[in-house]
This record gives sequence, structure tokens and C-alpha cells, in this order.
Amino acid sequence: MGKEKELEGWLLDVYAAPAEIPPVGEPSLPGVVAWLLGDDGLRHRLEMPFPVTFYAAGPPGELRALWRFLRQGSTRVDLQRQERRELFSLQPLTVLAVQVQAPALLSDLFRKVSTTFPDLTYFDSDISLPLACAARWGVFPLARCRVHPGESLAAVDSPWDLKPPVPPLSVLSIEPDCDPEHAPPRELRLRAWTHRGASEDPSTRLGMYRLTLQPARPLLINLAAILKRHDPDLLLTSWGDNWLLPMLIERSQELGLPLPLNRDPNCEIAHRPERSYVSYGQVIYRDRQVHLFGRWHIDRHNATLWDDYTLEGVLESARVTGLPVQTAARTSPGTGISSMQIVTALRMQVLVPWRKAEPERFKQADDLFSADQGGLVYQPLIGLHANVGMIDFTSMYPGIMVRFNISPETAGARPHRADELAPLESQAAETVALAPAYPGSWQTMAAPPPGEGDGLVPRTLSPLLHKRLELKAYLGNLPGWDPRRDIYKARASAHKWLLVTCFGYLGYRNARFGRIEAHEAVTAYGREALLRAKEVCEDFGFSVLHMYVDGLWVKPEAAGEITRPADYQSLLTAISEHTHLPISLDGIFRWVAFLPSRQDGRVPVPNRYFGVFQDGSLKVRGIEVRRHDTPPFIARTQMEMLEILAQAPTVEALPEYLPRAFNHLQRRLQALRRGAVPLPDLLASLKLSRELEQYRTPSPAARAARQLQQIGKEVRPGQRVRFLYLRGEPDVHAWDLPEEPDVRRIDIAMYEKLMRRAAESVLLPLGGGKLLAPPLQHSLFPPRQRRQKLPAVQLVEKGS
DNA sequence: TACAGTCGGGG
DNA sequence: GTGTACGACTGTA
Repeated sequence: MGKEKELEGWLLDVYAAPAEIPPVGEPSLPGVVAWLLGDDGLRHRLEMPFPVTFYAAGPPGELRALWRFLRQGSTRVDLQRQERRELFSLQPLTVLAVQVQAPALLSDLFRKVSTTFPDLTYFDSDISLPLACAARWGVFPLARCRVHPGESLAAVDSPWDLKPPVPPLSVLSIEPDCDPEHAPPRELRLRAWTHRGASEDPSTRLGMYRLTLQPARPLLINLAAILKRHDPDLLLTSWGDNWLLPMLIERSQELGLPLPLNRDPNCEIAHRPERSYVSYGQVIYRDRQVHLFGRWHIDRHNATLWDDYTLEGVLESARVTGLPVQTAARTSPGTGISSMQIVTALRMQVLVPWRKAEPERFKQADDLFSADQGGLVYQPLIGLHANVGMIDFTSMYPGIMVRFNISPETAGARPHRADELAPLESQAAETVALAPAYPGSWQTMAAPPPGEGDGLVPRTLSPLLHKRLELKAYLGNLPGWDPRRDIYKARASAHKWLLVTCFGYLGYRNARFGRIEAHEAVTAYGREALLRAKEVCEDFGFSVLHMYVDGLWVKPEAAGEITRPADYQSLLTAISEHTHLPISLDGIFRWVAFLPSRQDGRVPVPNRYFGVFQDGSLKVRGIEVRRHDTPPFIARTQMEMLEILAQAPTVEALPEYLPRAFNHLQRRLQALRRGAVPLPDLLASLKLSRELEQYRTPSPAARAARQLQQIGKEVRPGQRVRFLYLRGEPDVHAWDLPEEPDVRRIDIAMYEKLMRRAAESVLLPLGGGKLLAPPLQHSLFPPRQRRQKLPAVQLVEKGS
């Protein structure tokens, strides 16, 4: 390679350069391909050497056999005996280091080695190339990079910078005119723009196009021209993974018309199959994926948390986790955390154990026992309460891990129990000099920078925790109208999710860096901290209405004295001093209602509540509007009722607002009976938990899925199925069937029942029960004949 | 009454 | 690309 000029720009992607098996002794081997969005405005494909190494440990004889095996193999390797550190042991380990020049050859070679020598222990053998680059070069997606082409790559910024320079990404979005699951689309709508860190900004719009899907030839020719013209860094699609790109690729092959979806002509487009897996008792469905090279493809509908944090959140996750943008967009935050731990381990020069794809393993009885020790939950005091402060620990579990240095290798062999107070105090005293905590004072979380004795997990989480707090603090200082708010909110949200999921990994028995003792230590500290907070609250003259893992709902006993956030400062300071964890006031509820169990009105259920903060904003948990299976019509009406109630300036004024909310409910019910509610608003959307054949008593969702199956549309476990409730047979209508549903058969009574339930959740706890008087219960399922004659308004008016 | 199926929650 | 919680609730047999 010749002497090329030094380049600067943003790193878009890295991946292994494709490699054929070269003859032994080949002088120059493919390494890694890096794509740079240069400051010159050009996109540079750079190839750089990147030798990769895996390690094997075991009995000397076995290692010697591996040595001979590799020497005779067709792949050129460099072999070395080395001493290296393992995470869980202080003694260095003697390993055989196996270095391969071309990273693309590693996985095949390793597969051969591990099947031939299954008894050896392997390390660093399944680390994805981008993570290896992140560890070695300090690079990450969108890092500002300085490059000496052909030699090296180095980041000049860090993922922890609060305000990184924003690259002018060129984006092409493609979406069909309708959901292809529901009906066959007729045309594609395309827009090209330059992404400058905000959601689509019309001022950066570069072009808009419409292409009809049939006939295919002009479609492909035009699309190819548009791709060439805009040369997007990001192809942002709707249903690109499961419909658009597979369809385009197929047409392009059928017609022999090339379609330059990839920017890198040396690579084949990568397809990943769909899959279903179980996580935390929930079945998760991941649709198939289409990954591009030299350019990103993101399918909005197959991107994790897209609705929550959009492109900004995806880019932020990629920056901090080191995962390629296309991967970060589609994986759970848990994968992100796991990746960060791997990079931390590599940087600590610690061997990363090979994670075998193990067959399913049954939980042992003792695991079940210990796993039950989770967060502390208190039953709330049922009913309506005025002037309630909600306080919660800031990122409690990650905060505990960082503050008390809890990590699989540092969490002691002895079990932690709730009654062991000593570790909490002594460790805290040794670890940090505590600053007083005030609401929103993020500095108190500032634990010391990672030091010699700090474990892998705290080292990984500490910068994440700090950046989230910095982001929140920065957001707090931006005025409400500032357009940058959306960007920083999305980034903060990405951090929130990464932090939330990191805890689960500590207890996961198959995790590379998991350990049940560490998991238990965290929950034990958490429970202890919450109990201490409760004591402090009571000492300060608050009664505790409810506690939930990391939050407390408290009511000052001295009425009228404690009503402003500032009145909570001394309480928060005291809790922080007693727990060594930062805590803040989420807000003060004008009023909040804790709901009882629906089965037994005397039994409280945790985390089913709604209330209005002093600024008029609502906080709602656990009720219908929060559930994904609630049809939009029901959810929206319930939310509108809540919004009406939230207008009550005081709890005393609430009774005046109940009839208004009730009237709104009636209007919506009338609309329902008139047939004035659009059908999509009546769609229930439920997740299938298993294969259709495995249902013994098919649920409505399973019956709807059966309809889809009969026309050849398979619904996989973890996928949602959308359907309408109908009267008669069949009693459901799957939305994605080709034929229209019979609107006369919409099961109005069913929707009334759902609506009534949702209305009860809102009205009953506020004393609105008399509005929903019992005679109605009979009218909910009247004989069909009678129902026609019933007046449009079935609910009883106020006062009757 | 039993049990099968489904969901939320974190922030 | 990880994870078979836990408990509430509903509908059906």
C-alpha cells in the first residue's frame, strides 16, 4: 500500500474483510474494512491489518497436540505460549495463543479446533470484530477518527463526551404505502435528507420520490438511480427486514438487474433468520434481518425501542456499547451491556471465556430459591391520597454495583443477607467520601474513577451512570422549547435502558460474567437501602404509603406544612447519608390513587396506581392504558378521562371533575355504538406465547392466528397478532386477513365490557362508583334482541 | 374451582 | 446474541 494522506472523519462501520482460504505463506492477508465519513465529505473504504488471537488452556499434553494440529493445518497461524489473567483467579494461566492474520478466517478455524479438542478451555474465541476493534483502537461507531490508511485507526474522541460533533449522515428512507402484513402495497415512498442530530429536518431535505411496485423493472432501475444519486449512509425502511429488501433482492435476481444496496461491492448482503426465544418468562420474537455493508440498513419496525428513542437513541447505544449501528438497532440493551463488559475485559487484559451455545438447562432447586430474593415490595394503602411525595433512588441497582464495587469477581464467596449491615457501611466509608444529596444533584453519584481494585462490572457501568446523570443535568438546563431537548432525551433514554437491563446479567447463570452471589448482594443492598429510607421517612414525620423496589410514596403527617419540593431536601439528604446512595424527589402528587385487586377489593396490588403531579402531569402505572393488549379506543378513552381529572386543581375539586370524565366516557361509548370508531382503534394486539399447535385451549389471539395460518401467514411465538372481537362465529377477525371484517358483527358488548373495566379503574378509586351503578352489569351482556332496544346511553347518570 | 394463557416493570 | 421471574388477572372447562 502506498503512502496515502492522513484522513479525519467519523467511523461508520468496521467488519472483517472477506477472505478466501489463502495458501500457506500468503504475504498479505485481508484484515478489517473500516468506512469513514471523511471531513472531505467523501466516504472512504479503508482496509487495515487486524490480526486476531484466541487462547486455549488445558493439560500440557493436550495443548501440545493442538499445537501440532494447527501447524499442519491449512490456515496460517502464529503460536505462542503465554501467561494470561482470568477474571476469577489471581493466578496467571498458561495458555496457547493462536493468532490469525485474517479475522474472517477465525470462526472457521476455531470451529475446527473446538470440535477436535473439545476438552480444552477457550478464551477470546467468539468476540465480534467491532468489539475487538473497540478494545484495541478505542474506536466505536461515529467515533471521530484519525486514520493512516493501510496502517491504523485511532479515535480522537470518547463515547463519554456529552456533546460529540455530529456527522452529516445522508439518509434515504423507503416505506410502502401500507403495512405489507395487512395488504399488498402499491407504491414506495422515498425521502432523502441529511441527518444532523435531530429528527427529520425539512430544511435538509434532498429529494422525494414515489415508485410504483409494479412493474418491477422500472422500479429497480429507478431505485438503483436514486441509490447512486444519494449514496445514503443509512437506508431507513419500514418493513425492510421482513418484506422490502428480501423482495427487492429477489426481483433484482429474477430480472438480472443489479441493485446497489451495499456500498461495499466486495461483500454479499447478510441475511439473518427470524427466531423466537424466551427472556424473563416472556417469549420474544425477532424478525429476520437484512444487514448491508458500507451502509446501514435499519428497519423501524424491527428496531429495538425505536418508538422510544428513535435514530438518536440507536446511534447513542452504538457509540457507548461499541456494537455496529445495524446490530445496536436490533438487539436488546442487554446485549449492549454484555458487549461493554467484553470490551472492558479486553482492555483489562482479562481473558474472555468462550460462551458455548449450550442446550437448554434446567434450573436447580437452589437457584429457584435464591432467585426469589428480589426487590422489596410493600403493599400500598388502597385509595385516594393527597399531597404525596414520590421519591426514588437514582438508577438504584447500577448505582449499588458501582458504589459498592459489586462484580462477579469481587462479590465475596460469602452470601449477603439483608441483616448484614456491615458491608454496606464499611464499604461505603472506604469507597467514597459522601457528599450530601439534593434533588437533582447528580454530582453525588460521582463515584471515584475506576481504580486498581474495581471490578469489571463497576468499571463498565461507572461511565454509563455518569453520562446518564450528565445528560439529565444538561437536559434540566435546556429550556422547554429548545430543539436539542429531543436529541438529549433520546440519548438519555438509551442510557436508561442500558442501565436498567445491566442488573439481570449479573444473576444470569450462563452469562460470561455473571455470578449469583453478586446478584444477591445487589438486591440485598437494595432492600436494605429501601428499609433504611423508610425509617428515615418515618423519623422525619412522613408516613410511607407504598414502596416498590427503589421508590417510596410518602405523605407528610403535618398537613399543610410540607408541600414544596424544597421541603423534602433535608429528608433526601438524610436518606442519602443513611444509604450512601443518591435519591431524588420524582415529584409531589396533588393526589394519587392506589388501586385494589379486582378480584378482592380489600387486597392491595403493588404498582397499580395513577396520580397527578403538582405541575399537572399524570403518572399512570399498571392500568389498562399501560397494557399493550388494550385496544387503542379503550386506552385512549381511559387516558382522556384521566386527563380530564388531572385538570382538577386540588383533590377537593376532584368530585366536580368526575361527572365530566364520565360524560366523556358516555360520548365515546355512543361513538362506539354508532359505529363511529375507526376499526383500527378496536384492534386488540396480543402476543402468541407458543406455536399454534401447542395451544390446548386456543385463546382469542390463537384463534385469530389460526385464521392467518390458514391463508399461509405463519405467526411465530412472540409475535403479536392483531384482531377484532366479533359476535357469532368466528368470534375474532384477524386484522391481517385479506378480506374486510363484517362491521355489523363487531362485538360491541365486548368492547363495552372492556371500556367499562377501564372506566372502573379510573372512577372507582376516586369515589365515582355511583356513576357506574350496578344495573349496568346486566346490560353489558343483554340478549341480542333486547340490546337493540336499549337507549344509546347505558351508563347511569350522576345522581340517579 | 382449577388451570391455562397473558401481561407488566424498571425509567 | 444470551435470560424458562413472579404474581395478577381473565377466560374456559
